[in-house]
Amino acid sequence: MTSSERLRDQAIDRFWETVPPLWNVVRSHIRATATGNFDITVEQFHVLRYVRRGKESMSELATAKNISRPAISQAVELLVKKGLLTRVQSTKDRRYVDLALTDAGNHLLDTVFKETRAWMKERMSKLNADELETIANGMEALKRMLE
Amino acid sequence: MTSSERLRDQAIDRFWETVPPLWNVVRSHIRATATGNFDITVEQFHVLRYVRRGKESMSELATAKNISRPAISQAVELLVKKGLLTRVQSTKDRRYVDLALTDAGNHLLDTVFKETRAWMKERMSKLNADELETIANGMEALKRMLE
DNA sequence: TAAAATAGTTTCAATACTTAACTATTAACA
DNA sequence: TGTTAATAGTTAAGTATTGAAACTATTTTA
Repeated sequence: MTSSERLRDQAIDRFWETVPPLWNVVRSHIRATATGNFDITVEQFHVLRYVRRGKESMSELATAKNISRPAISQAVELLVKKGLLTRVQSTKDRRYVDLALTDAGNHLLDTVFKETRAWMKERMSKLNADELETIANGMEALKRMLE
Repeated sequence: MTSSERLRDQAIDRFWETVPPLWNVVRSHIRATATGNFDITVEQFHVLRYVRRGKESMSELATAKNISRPAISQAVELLVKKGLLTRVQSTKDRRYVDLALTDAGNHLLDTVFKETRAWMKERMSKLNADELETIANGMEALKRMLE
């Protein structure tokens, strides 16, 4: 086994020790915030999040979230009913649907983000500057895996 | 805003840019592997994974996964029916249930892990040694957030 | 020993997700 | 240009996920 292979194995091990439990904790925090203050689930929160980040058609959303188009279609349906998203046929290509956040949707995202950010900050308060930089750099490198 | 606060904000931003999309990709890979080769969902895979890592009672599992006990109870029920887990009343304290992987369960996990590891390795092949170390260190630091 | 706490299950209702089959619209091409 | 193929999205049907509330069984506590 080469040194590079060993490093790769190590990175993968650390990934599996860290990301799933961390993601579970984040999910559960968002669940508490989003279902407590608003009538919305974690998955619905993520859909709104992607729309704000510029994923404006159903297929784009489905690809970004790595789930099927029917799944997105149904999630969006619920969010439209809740008054958090608008869904209008595109004028350029009428096969497409343009998604946009309503004021209520924007406000919800603002609130949940603010809350979640405060919570993460509090959790990160025990880390020093070096560790914070290490995290940011690690995330940068990990992101390159996705390209 | 202090320098430390800026670093914290940066770490949080990178986290949100990286982890959710990455986790979506991993989920979708596991979905393909686990539902393709075996009749099992992503969540069920994670339950098996936690049992192998030593979470042997229902409550431990629920806490580790940050979901409710009924949710775990039902997930385990399905896995027992599929012959991947055994569930026996503990002799020490009969309120508890001891969970264990069956041979089939172990084999399934081995296969899915092997496959997923190979897939991650392939994805990481574009990264150099420095980047791999950066990832491992970043994960270590992130993990300290959870303590 | 009675009351409280703990571990787990059942039931119910709402979501989340997939595959298959469908409609509507646009692109390709002979 | 008219037919076919491709693309975007929806609907339908079935299984899985999840939490709250109410329940049983067991152990601890006072």
